[in-house]
Amino acid sequence: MRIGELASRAKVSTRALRYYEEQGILSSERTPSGQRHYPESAVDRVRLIQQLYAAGLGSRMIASFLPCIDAKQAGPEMIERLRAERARITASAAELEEAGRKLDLLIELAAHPGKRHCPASLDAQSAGGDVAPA
Amino acid sequence: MRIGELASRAKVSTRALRYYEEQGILSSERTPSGQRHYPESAVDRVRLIQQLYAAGLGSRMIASFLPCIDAKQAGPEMIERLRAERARITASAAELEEAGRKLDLLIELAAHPGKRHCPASLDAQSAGGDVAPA
DNA sequence: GTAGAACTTGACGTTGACGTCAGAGGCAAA
DNA sequence: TTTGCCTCTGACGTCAACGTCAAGTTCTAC
Repeated sequence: MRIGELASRAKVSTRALRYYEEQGILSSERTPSGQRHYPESAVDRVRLIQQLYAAGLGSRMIASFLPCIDAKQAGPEMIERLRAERARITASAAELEEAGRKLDLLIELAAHPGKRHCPASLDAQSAGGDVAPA
Repeated sequence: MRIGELASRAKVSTRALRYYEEQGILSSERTPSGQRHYPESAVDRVRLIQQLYAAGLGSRMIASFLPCIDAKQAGPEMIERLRAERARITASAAELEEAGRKLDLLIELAAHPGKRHCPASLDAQSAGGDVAPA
């Protein structure tokens, strides 16, 4: 398929697809006239790329990971980087969860004013064990 | 406390603190000579701000939410925006989880080559119900 | 064969959360 | 009073993932 179809099927802009190619994370065949052609699998590939971006990975990191993903193998140094990113994602997910809980609490408080059944605070720490209010 | 102490205690740069003030999400008292002074509570406030940033909220959004957080109340329109952000965070967390699982799978495959006990694929969709390989 | 949609490369613009540098002033200790 | 660190206000720099023109080429449908 050509770039326009891939863009609409993967729900990204054509600009993004060309950018991915620039960054070396998406390849394409070229017709004699220079137009890009993609196989069906490119749709999933683009979605994977989008997901990695959403997980906070940058183009360089993605570019270094994709070959391993395709080959399903990686050297020990690469594995360490994978583990590091995985840890970052885990931490990031925990932060998201907590921010989400705080918003939930606020929504609860704001949507049902007067009902004081939630004694938790909205601010304060997240990993603080220091409890000494007096 | 002055800006330097707050910065080190909240683990952000002084530049960030001044930026927060510019954006109207962190206030300070001023000494006659113009230096900023913060109460103890500013540390938690800054951490809350950091957490909201980490959750993908921008300065404007945070600026609009903080008064509600302080007052523990919000109008119906604001509650809608809170719910919307909460939904965004939930979706974002799900994406993170899935990206994390994919990395886990790759790490597993790469760290223990030859052991083919995980038949799942690394690419492919996340919410696709279309199953028609023929 | 021709209009018009889709494609090409190239290059500058955008946005957000700061980093960084410059020049000037403030403050506590010696 | 001088030393040295802290703070102040601008103001420009940065980086990433694209957006957005511009000007030209190619494909498709009639």
